[in-house]
Amino acid sequence: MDSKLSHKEKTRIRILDEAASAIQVNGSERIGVADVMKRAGLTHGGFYAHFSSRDDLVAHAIDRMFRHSDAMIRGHRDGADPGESLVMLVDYYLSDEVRKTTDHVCPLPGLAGEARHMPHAARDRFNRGVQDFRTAIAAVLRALGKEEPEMLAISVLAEMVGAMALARAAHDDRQGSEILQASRLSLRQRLGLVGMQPASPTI
Amino acid sequence: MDSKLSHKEKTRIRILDEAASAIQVNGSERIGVADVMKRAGLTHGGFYAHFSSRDDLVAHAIDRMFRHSDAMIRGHRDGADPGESLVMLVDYYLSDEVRKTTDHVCPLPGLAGEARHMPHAARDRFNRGVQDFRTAIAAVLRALGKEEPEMLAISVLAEMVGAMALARAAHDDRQGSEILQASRLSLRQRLGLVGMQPASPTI
DNA sequence: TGTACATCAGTGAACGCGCGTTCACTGATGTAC
DNA sequence: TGTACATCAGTGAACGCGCGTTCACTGATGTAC
Repeated sequence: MDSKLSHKEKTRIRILDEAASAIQVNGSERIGVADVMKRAGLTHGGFYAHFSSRDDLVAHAIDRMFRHSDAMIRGHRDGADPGESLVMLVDYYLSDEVRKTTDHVCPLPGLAGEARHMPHAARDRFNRGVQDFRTAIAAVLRALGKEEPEMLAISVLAEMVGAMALARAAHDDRQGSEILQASRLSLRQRLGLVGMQPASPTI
Repeated sequence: MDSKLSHKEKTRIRILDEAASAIQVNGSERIGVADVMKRAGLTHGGFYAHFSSRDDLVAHAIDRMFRHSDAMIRGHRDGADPGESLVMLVDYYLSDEVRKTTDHVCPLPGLAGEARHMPHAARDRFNRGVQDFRTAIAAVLRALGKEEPEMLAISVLAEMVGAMALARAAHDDRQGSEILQASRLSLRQRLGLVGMQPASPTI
């Protein structure tokens, strides 16, 4: 981490990270101030020195989730050519590993349904995350020479978000895995990337 | 309604319908016993004569949402041939009308993200809803002569669920509408149904 | 047909718990002289 | 270099509100004789 940060700034980031992982596990509506502070090794009384309210925390935590997931996604998209990049992105985003982890995960699948009920700031941040991701996918599709890349990007993003949400909803581990695999293959077929091998094969 | 139902049974159904629409609007975690009873024209004290707990209500309300949406979807799938049926289904499921309404709506887009946090019975019902819908789509795809209809059905379902979730999350009405339109067109293209007109055109 | 009693859906007050928020206080670190 | 004071992150008790749940009671409808 950046050692130029003050003690208080580091504490704030620790709280945000704990909040982000709690949201990933429990949803943005089920996290509690006292619980998050306890996870960060603090007592709840000090919370309001860092955030103005619980809603404020949620908005900033969602921002942090997007930043982390952007970094992760960017790291898995650096293929030699656009096709390889896209395969890597899809295979990473829809991997069993991501399905099960709670750290640095894209908030779209877990929170799309409850975005409507979020406090205003959090919802705004959420929608910016959707637009950014969509734009990034469209850029790769354009580089691939696809027609109407903006429109196709929406379709691809929707399938990835829906597939991960349904896979996580499944109580059966095998079912969840099957949903992801089916979606990965379908995306590859419809994007004309069937022969491509991902750089880091998933099992 | 069925007039053979007793007074108490009718009351129970009224409570369930109010709970279902409240869940559609606010999510399954934000509905309250007193509020639902009030909407049904009752006081909260009588609640436990109908349901054993709040969790019990949520599970039954989600069941009811699936039943209603199944009926709606079935009603919009009766095309002359499989291709027409599929176009009708997609165009209805991803219509602006459905995006905005709260009545008799498929619970998948709104609740997929929070299924993991649901009480056990509700989550079970949710997953059964996913399987049923998937099977229904696969049947139409098989009738269309598609290869691997079960796998493709997952992909189609994931895109529909994701597109509607993202469209509802958008704060901007135009954006929400654009997401749905892009997904409808993409689905038609990739399923080879481009020329088809829906029987009940949207707008 | 009328009276007495049982059944039962629904009422509304009350309880208890969790949780967001406030606030007086503590203890450590930094600054002035 | 040492002492006095200021700053500030964090503590923990307390408050108030919302909400799920309980329960004694009411009033209407149905049944027995």
